[in-house]
Amino acid sequence: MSTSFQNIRGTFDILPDAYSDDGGTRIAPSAEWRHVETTVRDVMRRHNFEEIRTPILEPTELVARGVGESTDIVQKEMFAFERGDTQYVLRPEITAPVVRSFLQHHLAQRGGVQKLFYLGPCFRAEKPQKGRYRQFHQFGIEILGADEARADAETIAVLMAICEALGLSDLDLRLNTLGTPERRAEYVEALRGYLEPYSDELSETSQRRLERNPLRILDTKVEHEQKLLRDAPQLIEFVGEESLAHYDEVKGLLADLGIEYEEDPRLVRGLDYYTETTFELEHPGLGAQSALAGGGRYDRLAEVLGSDAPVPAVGFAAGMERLFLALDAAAVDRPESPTPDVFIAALGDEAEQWVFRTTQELRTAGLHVAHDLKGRSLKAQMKEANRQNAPYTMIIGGNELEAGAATVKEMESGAQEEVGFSELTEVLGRLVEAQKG
RNA sequence: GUGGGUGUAGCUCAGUUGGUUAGAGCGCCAGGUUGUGGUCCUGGAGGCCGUGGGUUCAAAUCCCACCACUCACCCCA
Repeated sequence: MSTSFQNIRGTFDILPDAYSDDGGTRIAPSAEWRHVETTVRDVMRRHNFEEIRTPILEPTELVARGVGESTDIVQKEMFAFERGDTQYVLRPEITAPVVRSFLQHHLAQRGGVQKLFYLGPCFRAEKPQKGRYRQFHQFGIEILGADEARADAETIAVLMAICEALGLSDLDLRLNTLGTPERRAEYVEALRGYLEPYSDELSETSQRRLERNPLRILDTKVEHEQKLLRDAPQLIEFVGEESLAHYDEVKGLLADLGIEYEEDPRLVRGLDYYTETTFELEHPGLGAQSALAGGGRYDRLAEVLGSDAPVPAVGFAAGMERLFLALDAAAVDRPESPTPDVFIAALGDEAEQWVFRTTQELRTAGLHVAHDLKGRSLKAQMKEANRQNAPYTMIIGGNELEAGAATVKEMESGAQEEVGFSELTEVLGRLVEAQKG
Protein backbone atom coordinates (compact mmCIF):
# COMPACT_ATOMS: atom_id res chain seq x y z
CA MET A 1 0.00 0.00 0.00
CA SER A 2 1.25 3.41 -0.83
CA THR A 3 0.21 6.90 -1.70
CA SER A 4 1.72 9.67 -3.68
CA PHE A 5 0.85 12.05 -0.85
CA GLN A 6 2.79 12.82 2.25
CA ASN A 7 2.38 15.12 5.20
CA ILE A 8 3.28 18.76 4.69
CA ARG A 9 6.91 19.63 5.36
CA GLY A 10 7.46 20.57 8.97
CA THR A 11 4.39 18.70 10.21
CA PHE A 12 4.19 15.17 11.54
CA ASP A 13 1.66 12.45 12.26
CA ILE A 14 1.11 11.19 15.77
CA LEU A 15 0.48 7.45 15.53
CA PRO A 16 -0.66 4.77 17.98
CA ASP A 17 2.97 3.59 18.08
CA ALA A 18 6.16 5.59 18.48
CA TYR A 19 8.33 5.95 15.39
CA SER A 20 11.44 7.78 14.26
CA ASP A 21 11.51 10.42 11.58
CA ASP A 22 14.32 10.33 9.02
CA GLY A 23 16.57 12.33 11.30
CA GLY A 24 16.16 9.83 14.08
CA THR A 25 13.95 12.02 16.22
CA ARG A 26 11.44 9.94 18.10
CA ILE A 27 7.84 10.89 17.50
CA ALA A 28 5.92 9.96 20.61
CA PRO A 29 2.79 7.83 20.27
CA SER A 30 -0.63 9.29 20.89
CA ALA A 31 -0.81 7.73 24.36
CA GLU A 32 2.21 9.75 25.46
CA TRP A 33 0.79 12.95 24.05
CA ARG A 34 -2.38 12.25 25.97
CA HIS A 35 -0.36 11.65 29.11
CA VAL A 36 1.50 14.93 28.79
CA GLU A 37 -1.70 16.81 28.03
CA THR A 38 -3.46 15.22 30.98
CA THR A 39 -0.57 16.08 33.27
CA VAL A 40 -0.58 19.68 32.06
CA ARG A 41 -4.33 19.98 32.63
CA ASP A 42 -4.07 18.38 36.05
CA VAL A 43 -1.33 20.72 37.28
CA MET A 44 -3.21 23.68 35.82
CA ARG A 45 -6.32 22.65 37.72
CA ARG A 46 -4.40 22.33 40.98
CA HIS A 47 -3.04 25.83 40.44
CA ASN A 48 -6.55 27.10 39.79
CA PHE A 49 -6.11 27.98 36.13
CA GLU A 50 -9.09 27.77 33.78
CA GLU A 51 -8.84 26.58 30.20
CA ILE A 52 -9.41 28.92 27.28
CA ARG A 53 -9.64 27.74 23.67
CA THR A 54 -9.30 30.26 20.90
CA PRO A 55 -9.50 29.75 17.13
CA ILE A 56 -6.47 28.62 15.20
CA LEU A 57 -7.35 31.22 12.58
CA GLU A 58 -6.95 34.85 13.62
CA PRO A 59 -6.89 38.19 11.83
CA THR A 60 -3.41 38.84 10.51
CA GLU A 61 -3.49 42.32 11.97
CA LEU A 62 -3.87 40.94 15.50
CA VAL A 63 -0.61 39.06 15.16
CA ALA A 64 1.17 41.88 13.38
CA ARG A 65 0.23 44.36 16.10
CA GLY A 66 0.35 41.99 19.06
CA VAL A 67 3.55 40.13 18.36
CA GLY A 68 5.24 43.13 16.77
CA GLU A 69 6.00 44.23 13.22
CA SER A 70 9.73 43.98 13.75
CA THR A 71 9.74 40.37 14.90
CA ASP A 72 10.89 37.48 12.73
CA ILE A 73 7.51 35.89 13.24
CA VAL A 74 5.69 38.73 11.53
CA GLN A 75 8.44 39.54 9.07
CA LYS A 76 8.81 36.13 7.52
CA GLU A 77 7.19 33.29 9.44
CA MET A 78 3.46 33.77 9.15
CA PHE A 79 1.17 31.40 7.32
CA ALA A 80 -1.10 34.18 6.13
CA PHE A 81 -3.62 34.36 3.34
CA GLU A 82 -6.44 36.45 2.06
CA ARG A 83 -9.99 35.42 1.34
CA GLY A 84 -12.52 37.99 0.24
CA ASP A 85 -11.46 41.15 2.00
CA THR A 86 -10.27 39.42 5.18
CA GLN A 87 -6.64 38.72 6.04
CA TYR A 88 -6.21 35.44 7.91
CA VAL A 89 -3.24 33.98 9.71
CA LEU A 90 -2.66 30.60 11.31
CA ARG A 91 -1.75 31.67 14.83
CA PRO A 92 2.01 31.61 15.43
CA GLU A 93 1.53 31.88 19.22
CA ILE A 94 -1.37 32.08 21.59
CA THR A 95 -0.77 35.04 23.89
CA ALA A 96 -2.10 37.70 21.54
CA PRO A 97 -5.24 35.62 20.77
CA VAL A 98 -5.90 35.08 24.48
CA VAL A 99 -5.59 38.78 25.21
CA ARG A 100 -7.84 39.50 22.25
CA SER A 101 -10.42 37.12 23.64
CA PHE A 102 -10.06 38.53 27.14
CA LEU A 103 -10.76 42.03 25.85
CA GLN A 104 -13.46 41.06 23.38
CA HIS A 105 -15.49 39.13 25.96
CA HIS A 106 -14.82 41.58 28.80
CA LEU A 107 -13.44 38.80 30.96
CA ALA A 108 -12.25 41.38 33.45
CA GLN A 109 -15.93 41.72 34.33
CA ARG A 110 -15.86 38.23 35.83
CA GLY A 111 -14.05 39.98 38.66
CA GLY A 112 -10.66 39.38 40.16
CA VAL A 113 -7.61 38.15 38.34
CA GLN A 114 -8.10 35.92 35.29
CA LYS A 115 -5.86 32.89 35.38
CA LEU A 116 -6.13 31.16 32.01
CA PHE A 117 -4.31 28.29 30.36
CA TYR A 118 -4.31 26.97 26.82
CA LEU A 119 -2.99 24.03 24.85
CA GLY A 120 -2.97 23.60 21.10
CA PRO A 121 -1.23 23.85 17.75
CA CYS A 122 0.63 26.89 16.41
CA PHE A 123 2.14 27.54 13.00
CA ARG A 124 5.31 29.21 11.84
CA ALA A 125 6.79 29.03 8.36
CA GLU A 126 10.34 28.39 9.48
CA LYS A 127 12.74 25.88 8.01
CA PRO A 128 12.15 22.76 10.07
CA GLN A 129 14.82 20.98 12.06
CA LYS A 130 15.14 18.92 15.19
CA GLY A 131 12.68 20.21 17.78
CA ARG A 132 11.31 22.79 15.39
CA TYR A 133 8.27 22.28 13.25
CA ARG A 134 5.95 24.35 11.13
CA GLN A 135 3.00 23.01 13.03
CA PHE A 136 3.97 22.65 16.65
CA HIS A 137 2.13 22.49 19.93
CA GLN A 138 2.23 24.94 22.76
CA PHE A 139 0.66 25.11 26.15
CA GLY A 140 0.90 28.03 28.48
CA ILE A 141 -0.79 30.37 30.86
CA GLU A 142 -1.75 34.01 31.03
CA ILE A 143 -2.43 35.79 34.32
CA LEU A 144 -4.39 38.88 33.40
CA GLY A 145 -5.05 41.81 35.68
CA ALA A 146 -2.29 41.41 38.26
CA ASP A 147 0.89 43.49 38.37
CA GLU A 148 2.08 41.90 41.59
CA ALA A 149 5.37 40.04 41.70
CA ARG A 150 3.44 37.07 43.03
CA ALA A 151 1.85 36.69 39.60
CA ASP A 152 5.30 36.51 38.00
CA ALA A 153 6.47 33.98 40.56
CA GLU A 154 3.35 31.85 40.26
CA THR A 155 3.75 31.78 36.48
CA ILE A 156 7.20 30.31 36.87
CA ALA A 157 6.04 28.01 39.66
CA VAL A 158 3.33 26.45 37.48
CA LEU A 159 5.83 25.83 34.72
CA MET A 160 8.24 24.15 37.10
CA ALA A 161 5.43 22.11 38.66
CA ILE A 162 4.45 20.75 35.26
CA CYS A 163 8.02 19.77 34.48
CA GLU A 164 8.30 18.08 37.84
CA ALA A 165 5.03 16.23 37.39
CA LEU A 166 6.34 14.95 34.08
CA GLY A 167 9.52 13.75 35.72
CA LEU A 168 11.88 16.34 34.28
CA SER A 169 14.75 17.67 36.32
CA ASP A 170 18.11 19.28 35.59
CA LEU A 171 16.50 22.29 34.00
CA ASP A 172 18.09 25.70 33.75
CA LEU A 173 15.87 28.66 34.50
CA ARG A 174 17.24 31.94 33.22
CA LEU A 175 15.82 35.20 34.46
CA ASN A 176 16.06 38.87 33.51
CA THR A 177 14.16 42.12 33.66
CA LEU A 178 13.55 44.48 30.77
CA GLY A 179 12.05 47.29 32.83
CA THR A 180 9.32 49.58 31.57
CA PRO A 181 8.90 50.28 27.86
CA GLU A 182 9.93 53.91 28.47
CA ARG A 183 13.22 53.03 30.12
CA ARG A 184 13.68 50.25 27.66
CA ALA A 185 13.31 52.77 24.83
CA GLU A 186 15.98 54.95 26.43
CA TYR A 187 18.26 51.98 26.62
CA VAL A 188 17.58 51.03 23.03
CA GLU A 189 18.68 54.50 21.96
CA ALA A 190 21.82 54.27 24.09
CA LEU A 191 22.63 50.88 22.65
CA ARG A 192 22.04 52.12 19.14
CA GLY A 193 24.27 55.11 19.82
CA TYR A 194 27.00 52.81 21.05
CA LEU A 195 26.79 50.35 18.19
CA GLU A 196 26.32 52.75 15.31
CA PRO A 197 30.04 53.59 14.96
CA TYR A 198 30.72 49.85 14.58
CA SER A 199 27.93 49.40 12.06
CA ASP A 200 30.32 48.22 9.35
CA GLU A 201 31.61 45.42 11.54
CA LEU A 202 28.16 43.98 12.18
CA SER A 203 26.57 41.10 10.36
CA GLU A 204 23.85 41.85 7.89
CA THR A 205 21.06 40.78 10.22
CA SER A 206 22.51 42.75 13.08
CA GLN A 207 22.73 45.83 10.88
CA ARG A 208 19.08 45.41 10.05
CA ARG A 209 18.27 45.00 13.71
CA LEU A 210 20.26 48.07 14.60
CA GLU A 211 17.60 50.03 12.80
CA ARG A 212 14.50 48.05 13.65
CA ASN A 213 15.14 46.40 17.02
CA PRO A 214 18.64 46.84 18.47
CA LEU A 215 17.72 44.91 21.61
CA ARG A 216 17.80 41.70 19.66
CA ILE A 217 21.48 42.17 18.86
CA LEU A 218 22.14 41.31 22.49
CA ASP A 219 21.63 37.60 21.95
CA THR A 220 23.89 37.45 18.91
CA LYS A 221 26.14 34.45 18.66
CA VAL A 222 28.68 36.09 16.39
CA GLU A 223 31.88 36.20 18.40
CA HIS A 224 33.02 39.58 17.22
CA GLU A 225 29.67 41.11 18.02
CA GLN A 226 29.71 39.59 21.47
CA LYS A 227 33.08 41.19 22.00
CA LEU A 228 31.72 44.55 20.95
CA LEU A 229 28.82 44.16 23.35
CA ARG A 230 31.09 43.63 26.31
CA ASP A 231 31.60 47.38 26.68
CA ALA A 232 28.12 48.32 25.58
CA PRO A 233 25.71 50.00 27.96
CA GLN A 234 23.88 47.50 30.12
CA LEU A 235 20.12 47.24 30.14
CA ILE A 236 20.07 46.90 33.92
CA GLU A 237 21.60 50.37 34.27
CA PHE A 238 18.52 51.84 32.64
CA VAL A 239 15.92 49.87 34.53
CA GLY A 240 14.03 52.08 36.97
CA GLU A 241 13.85 51.65 40.71
CA GLU A 242 10.30 50.39 40.71
CA SER A 243 11.14 47.76 38.15
CA LEU A 244 14.19 46.70 40.12
CA ALA A 245 12.11 46.42 43.27
CA HIS A 246 9.59 44.30 41.40
CA TYR A 247 12.37 42.12 40.03
CA ASP A 248 13.89 41.69 43.48
CA GLU A 249 10.54 40.67 44.84
CA VAL A 250 10.11 38.06 42.12
CA LYS A 251 13.54 36.66 42.89
CA GLY A 252 12.73 36.59 46.59
CA LEU A 253 9.50 34.70 45.98
CA LEU A 254 11.26 32.17 43.78
CA ALA A 255 13.85 31.63 46.47
CA ASP A 256 11.01 31.09 48.97
CA LEU A 257 9.59 28.40 46.72
CA GLY A 258 12.99 26.76 46.39
CA ILE A 259 13.11 27.42 42.67
CA GLU A 260 16.66 27.82 41.42
CA TYR A 261 17.43 30.31 38.68
CA GLU A 262 20.30 32.03 37.03
CA GLU A 263 20.23 35.70 36.11
CA ASP A 264 21.05 36.47 32.51
CA PRO A 265 21.22 40.16 31.65
CA ARG A 266 21.39 39.27 27.94
CA LEU A 267 18.09 37.42 27.94
CA VAL A 268 15.87 39.52 25.71
CA ARG A 269 13.40 37.24 23.91
CA GLY A 270 12.16 37.80 20.43
CA LEU A 271 8.67 39.06 20.94
CA ASP A 272 8.09 42.79 21.24
CA TYR A 273 5.41 42.73 23.88
CA TYR A 274 7.58 41.69 26.80
CA THR A 275 8.23 44.14 29.66
CA GLU A 276 9.74 43.76 33.11
CA THR A 277 10.37 40.13 34.06
CA THR A 278 11.40 37.70 31.33
CA PHE A 279 12.54 34.11 31.67
CA GLU A 280 13.45 31.06 29.70
CA LEU A 281 13.59 27.41 30.69
CA GLU A 282 16.26 25.28 29.08
CA HIS A 283 17.22 21.67 29.09
CA PRO A 284 20.94 21.13 28.55
CA GLY A 285 21.96 18.82 25.76
CA LEU A 286 19.02 19.20 23.44
CA GLY A 287 21.10 20.66 20.66
CA ALA A 288 20.10 23.89 19.03
CA GLN A 289 16.57 23.88 20.33
CA SER A 290 17.23 23.83 24.03
CA ALA A 291 14.48 26.24 25.10
CA LEU A 292 11.53 24.31 26.47
CA ALA A 293 9.58 27.35 27.47
CA GLY A 294 9.77 31.10 27.68
CA GLY A 295 7.71 33.88 29.04
CA GLY A 296 7.47 37.02 31.03
CA ARG A 297 5.43 40.08 31.69
CA TYR A 298 3.63 42.00 28.93
CA ASP A 299 1.89 44.88 30.64
CA ARG A 300 1.30 46.91 27.47
CA LEU A 301 -0.06 44.28 25.12
CA ALA A 302 -3.72 44.94 25.94
CA GLU A 303 -3.32 48.59 25.05
CA VAL A 304 -1.51 47.74 21.84
CA LEU A 305 -4.58 45.67 20.97
CA GLY A 306 -6.87 48.62 21.60
CA SER A 307 -7.81 48.41 25.25
CA ASP A 308 -8.51 51.82 26.79
CA ALA A 309 -7.40 50.54 30.18
CA PRO A 310 -4.05 48.91 30.88
CA VAL A 311 -4.09 45.20 31.73
CA PRO A 312 -0.98 44.08 33.56
CA ALA A 313 -0.25 40.51 32.55
CA VAL A 314 2.31 37.76 32.76
CA GLY A 315 2.53 34.28 31.27
CA PHE A 316 4.61 31.57 29.70
CA ALA A 317 4.48 29.36 26.63
CA ALA A 318 6.02 25.90 26.47
CA GLY A 319 6.69 23.70 23.45
CA MET A 320 5.36 20.16 23.59
CA GLU A 321 7.83 18.87 21.01
CA ARG A 322 10.72 20.28 23.03
CA LEU A 323 9.30 18.67 26.13
CA PHE A 324 9.31 15.30 24.42
CA LEU A 325 12.94 15.82 23.41
CA ALA A 326 13.79 16.53 27.02
CA LEU A 327 11.82 13.49 28.20
CA ASP A 328 13.77 11.37 25.72
CA ALA A 329 17.10 12.84 26.80
CA ALA A 330 16.25 12.19 30.44
CA ALA A 331 14.91 8.71 29.63
CA VAL A 332 11.81 9.35 31.68
CA ASP A 333 9.38 6.43 31.97
CA ARG A 334 6.40 6.68 29.66
CA PRO A 335 2.90 5.34 30.11
CA GLU A 336 2.03 2.33 28.01
CA SER A 337 -0.78 2.35 25.52
CA PRO A 338 -4.04 1.06 26.92
CA THR A 339 -4.69 -2.62 26.25
CA PRO A 340 -8.04 -4.43 26.07
CA ASP A 341 -9.43 -6.00 29.24
CA VAL A 342 -10.60 -8.99 27.28
CA PHE A 343 -10.40 -10.32 23.74
CA ILE A 344 -13.35 -12.34 22.50
CA ALA A 345 -12.67 -15.01 19.92
CA ALA A 346 -15.53 -16.52 17.94
CA LEU A 347 -15.76 -19.73 15.92
CA GLY A 348 -18.41 -20.00 13.25
CA ASP A 349 -21.20 -17.76 12.01
CA GLU A 350 -23.53 -18.33 14.92
CA ALA A 351 -20.82 -17.64 17.48
CA GLU A 352 -19.76 -14.51 15.62
CA GLN A 353 -23.26 -13.14 15.85
CA TRP A 354 -23.44 -13.93 19.54
CA VAL A 355 -20.03 -12.37 20.14
CA PHE A 356 -20.89 -9.22 18.26
CA ARG A 357 -23.96 -8.74 20.44
CA THR A 358 -22.25 -9.67 23.72
CA THR A 359 -19.28 -7.44 22.99
CA GLN A 360 -21.64 -4.51 22.85
CA GLU A 361 -23.16 -5.45 26.23
CA LEU A 362 -19.77 -5.79 27.90
CA ARG A 363 -18.65 -2.47 26.47
CA THR A 364 -21.79 -0.82 27.76
CA ALA A 365 -20.89 -2.23 31.15
CA GLY A 366 -17.59 -0.36 30.88
CA LEU A 367 -15.16 -3.06 29.80
CA HIS A 368 -12.50 -2.52 27.15
CA VAL A 369 -13.35 -5.33 24.74
CA ALA A 370 -11.55 -6.39 21.56
CA HIS A 371 -12.62 -8.90 18.94
CA ASP A 372 -11.83 -9.93 15.40
CA LEU A 373 -13.87 -8.47 12.58
CA LYS A 374 -12.65 -10.76 9.83
CA GLY A 375 -13.89 -14.21 10.89
CA ARG A 376 -10.40 -15.64 10.98
CA SER A 377 -9.23 -18.94 12.42
CA LEU A 378 -9.11 -19.40 16.19
CA LYS A 379 -5.35 -19.53 16.00
CA ALA A 380 -5.25 -16.18 14.24
CA GLN A 381 -7.62 -14.71 16.81
CA MET A 382 -5.53 -16.00 19.71
CA LYS A 383 -2.48 -14.51 18.09
CA GLU A 384 -4.27 -11.21 17.80
CA ALA A 385 -5.31 -11.36 21.46
CA ASN A 386 -1.70 -11.95 22.38
CA ARG A 387 -0.47 -9.10 20.23
CA GLN A 388 -2.94 -6.75 21.82
CA ASN A 389 -1.77 -7.82 25.27
CA ALA A 390 -5.23 -8.74 26.47
CA PRO A 391 -4.94 -10.38 29.91
CA TYR A 392 -8.03 -12.52 29.22
CA THR A 393 -9.40 -14.16 26.12
CA MET A 394 -12.95 -15.44 25.91
CA ILE A 395 -13.62 -18.22 23.42
CA ILE A 396 -17.07 -18.83 21.99
CA GLY A 397 -17.75 -21.74 19.67
CA GLY A 398 -20.51 -24.30 19.14
CA ASN A 399 -19.69 -26.06 22.43
CA GLU A 400 -20.00 -22.87 24.45
CA LEU A 401 -23.26 -21.84 22.80
CA GLU A 402 -24.71 -25.27 23.55
CA ALA A 403 -23.53 -25.25 27.15
CA GLY A 404 -24.49 -21.64 27.74
CA ALA A 405 -21.08 -20.98 29.21
CA ALA A 406 -18.03 -19.18 27.81
CA THR A 407 -14.45 -20.42 27.97
CA VAL A 408 -12.39 -17.72 29.67
CA LYS A 409 -8.65 -18.07 29.40
CA GLU A 410 -6.11 -16.25 31.52
CA MET A 411 -3.38 -15.58 29.00
CA GLU A 412 -0.31 -15.48 31.16
CA SER A 413 -0.90 -18.78 32.95
CA GLY A 414 -2.94 -20.38 30.21
CA ALA A 415 -5.58 -21.47 32.74
CA GLN A 416 -9.14 -21.77 31.46
CA GLU A 417 -12.49 -21.80 33.17
CA GLU A 418 -16.14 -21.96 32.18
CA VAL A 419 -18.29 -18.95 32.95
CA GLY A 420 -22.06 -19.08 32.53
CA PHE A 421 -23.45 -16.52 30.10
CA SER A 422 -25.68 -15.02 32.77
CA GLU A 423 -22.79 -14.09 35.02
CA LEU A 424 -20.32 -13.05 32.30
CA THR A 425 -20.39 -9.32 32.94
CA GLU A 426 -20.02 -9.76 36.67
CA VAL A 427 -17.22 -12.34 36.56
CA LEU A 428 -15.23 -10.55 33.85
CA GLY A 429 -15.66 -7.27 35.67
CA ARG A 430 -14.29 -8.85 38.83
CA LEU A 431 -11.33 -10.47 37.04
CA VAL A 432 -10.41 -7.25 35.29
CA GLU A 433 -10.72 -5.32 38.53
CA ALA A 434 -8.39 -7.77 40.28
CA GLN A 435 -5.97 -7.56 37.34
CA LYS A 436 -5.75 -3.80 37.62
CA GLY A 437 -5.57 -3.72 41.40
C1' G B 1 17.15 32.60 3.08
C1' U B 2 22.54 30.09 3.62
C1' G B 3 25.57 25.66 4.42
C1' G B 4 26.36 20.11 5.50
C1' G B 5 24.35 14.98 5.48
C1' U B 6 21.10 11.07 3.72
C1' G B 7 17.67 8.57 0.03
C1' U B 8 17.37 0.13 -1.44
C1' A B 9 10.70 -3.93 1.37
C1' G B 10 6.28 -1.53 6.79
C1' C B 11 11.12 -1.02 10.12
C1' U B 12 16.68 -1.66 10.68
C1' C B 13 20.11 -2.39 7.11
C1' A B 14 23.46 -5.63 3.37
C1' G B 15 24.38 -5.32 -1.84
C1' U B 16 31.99 -6.90 -3.64
C1' U B 17 36.39 -4.10 -9.01
C1' G B 18 29.48 -1.84 -12.65
C1' G B 19 27.68 -8.26 -14.49
C1' U B 20 21.81 -12.74 -14.92
C1' U B 21 15.52 -12.76 -11.80
C1' A B 22 18.05 -6.99 -5.87
C1' G B 23 18.93 -9.82 -0.48
C1' A B 24 18.87 -10.56 5.20
C1' G B 25 16.79 -9.84 10.09
C1' C B 26 12.44 -8.07 12.38
C1' G B 27 7.29 -7.25 11.30
C1' C B 28 2.85 -8.87 8.36
C1' C B 29 -0.30 -13.13 6.16
C1' A B 30 -1.00 -18.46 5.91
C1' G B 31 0.14 -23.58 7.04
C1' G B 32 2.32 -27.32 10.45
C1' U B 33 -2.30 -28.11 15.02
C1' U B 34 -10.33 -29.96 11.02
C1' G B 35 -11.20 -25.36 18.64
C1' U B 36 -6.14 -22.30 21.56
C1' G B 37 -1.56 -17.19 21.66
C1' G B 38 3.78 -16.43 23.21
C1' U B 39 8.82 -20.73 21.36
C1' C B 40 9.91 -23.56 16.93
C1' C B 41 9.57 -25.16 11.59
C1' U B 42 7.74 -24.27 6.45
C1' G B 43 5.69 -21.25 2.81
C1' G B 44 3.79 -16.48 0.99
C1' A B 45 2.84 -11.35 0.09
C1' G B 46 5.46 -6.95 -0.06
C1' G B 47 10.69 -3.02 -4.07
C1' C B 48 9.39 2.70 -10.42
C1' C B 49 16.83 0.73 -5.64
C1' G B 50 13.84 9.11 -4.41
C1' U B 51 12.92 11.33 -9.82
C1' G B 52 14.87 12.58 -14.57
C1' G B 53 18.90 12.52 -17.77
C1' G B 54 23.95 10.83 -19.18
C1' U B 55 28.29 7.20 -19.69
C1' U B 56 28.37 1.80 -20.90
C1' C B 57 27.29 -4.27 -24.29
C1' A B 58 25.45 -3.84 -19.12
C1' A B 59 23.90 0.95 -13.66
C1' A B 60 21.07 0.06 -7.00
C1' U B 61 26.50 0.72 -8.06
C1' C B 62 29.89 5.83 -12.07
C1' C B 63 28.60 11.28 -13.66
C1' C B 64 25.03 15.54 -13.79
C1' A B 65 20.57 17.87 -12.48
C1' C B 66 16.28 17.96 -9.69
C1' C B 67 13.19 16.47 -5.59
C1' A B 68 12.36 14.83 -0.72
C1' C B 69 13.90 14.26 4.11
C1' U B 70 17.23 15.72 7.82
C1' C B 71 21.01 18.48 10.81
C1' A B 72 22.99 23.25 11.58
C1' C B 73 23.14 28.84 11.02
C1' C B 74 19.36 32.76 11.81
C1' C B 75 15.35 32.87 15.22
C1' C B 76 12.24 30.62 18.45
C1' A B 77 8.41 26.74 21.80
